[in-house]
Amino acid sequence: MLQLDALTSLKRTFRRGEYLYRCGEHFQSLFAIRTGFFKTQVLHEDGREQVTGFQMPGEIIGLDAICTDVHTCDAVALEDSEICEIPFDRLETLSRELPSLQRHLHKIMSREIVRDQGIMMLLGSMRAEERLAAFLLNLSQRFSARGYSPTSFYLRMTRQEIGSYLGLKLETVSRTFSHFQEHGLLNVRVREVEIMDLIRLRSFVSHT
Amino acid sequence: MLQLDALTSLKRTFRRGEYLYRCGEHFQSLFAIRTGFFKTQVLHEDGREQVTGFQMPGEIIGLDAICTDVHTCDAVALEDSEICEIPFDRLETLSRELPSLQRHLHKIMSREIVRDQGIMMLLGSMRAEERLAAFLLNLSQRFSARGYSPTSFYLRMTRQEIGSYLGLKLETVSRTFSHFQEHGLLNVRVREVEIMDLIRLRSFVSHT
DNA sequence: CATGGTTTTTGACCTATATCAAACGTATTT
DNA sequence: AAATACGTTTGATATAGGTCAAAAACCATG
Repeated sequence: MLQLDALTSLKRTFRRGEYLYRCGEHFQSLFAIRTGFFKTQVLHEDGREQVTGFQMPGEIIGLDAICTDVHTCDAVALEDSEICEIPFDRLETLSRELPSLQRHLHKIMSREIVRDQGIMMLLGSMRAEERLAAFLLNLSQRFSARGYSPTSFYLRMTRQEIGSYLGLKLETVSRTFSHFQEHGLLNVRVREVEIMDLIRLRSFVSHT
Repeated sequence: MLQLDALTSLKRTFRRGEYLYRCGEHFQSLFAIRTGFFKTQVLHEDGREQVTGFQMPGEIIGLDAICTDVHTCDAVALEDSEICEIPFDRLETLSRELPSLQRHLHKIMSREIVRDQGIMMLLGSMRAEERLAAFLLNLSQRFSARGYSPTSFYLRMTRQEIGSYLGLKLETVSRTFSHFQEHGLLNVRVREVEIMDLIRLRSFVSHT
């Protein structure tokens, strides 16, 4: 594990709005987020954007670029952030020597595939309220896993970015927040979210 | 590469409708499709299904299960098919000795992530006509890569399965096929598709 | 701390797709 | 070959979410 540390010794900081990488750039390294918050997005030629994910500390970014050695999306800092660069060829070399590292890498890639499946499910067969509930519960769970409150957090992204991620227009996102608030499920003050009724919010997404 | 052959020596056949694996089953092997056609799907507890992909010969299935050692979706044969089983722990062992195999595995996993990004884009920000056009062009490209006609092929899946994959109802899929036919873009006779105007179909999905 | 720009909320109205329903085709079984 | 089940097409109607617009809240900057 010392060797792994050596691998990830290159650190860099990004100001809010800065690009970690852009679609089309040559791929060399994965990036581990140490602090901060990122989004990844794909841009259509006609200007439409699709946010493909929001990443927080401990998560790995850039896996999509392995297959062609070219980044297939943009990664943008949503707040001032710090990342570790992981040169991919060195990671591959090292993982040939460390089976546990190899296994770990495979699990990370597989987890990304499972995450994407979840988003397909969300975009393909959920209604607006279910999508937003699923989104908030996912954030809640990830904040919680990092030692933060599962019920009270600050949204780093705009309504338009949430909408793009969820396949909804920003107005629909805003209205759905308002509905949830009216029904006592949560309190929202713009970017500040407090979940009042986790149970009921959960029943929204998987209404058995 | 001889060693790889030894790895994939376990072959099995499946009749149409049979399950290669089911959600929740223990994961041990990846599967390479030799002949035939599969779909993968996730089922909600409330009965809604989401088709997450259609797989054809040469493609690898089961990558989602690596992260938890449990399959997270069903894989169902859409026609009589033959697959190669690839025991995953042996694949990992072998890929530690063969850097080119290691690289190949990583590229395959990454390609799956990129594929999923494309579906997110499709589900999140395209209209019905664009979705179906993108779907048909994707099939066209994949048939073509396997030496079959890019313009004339047989659909192995039902309208309902296409709809589930594209986040549309089967009636919408059917109507959109009819529209395309009325506009001279293609001829459809139920499962038999003939693309008459590839160029115009392309301009549908990436209308610059 | 005033200013200009962005983001969010809310309302009124519209449209793409869903829903419901019926007829029709196509496969499978007997 | 008839019977039955399943998949597809098409029409009429409903609705969730999109669009357009304006006001309000927020926030960065000089």
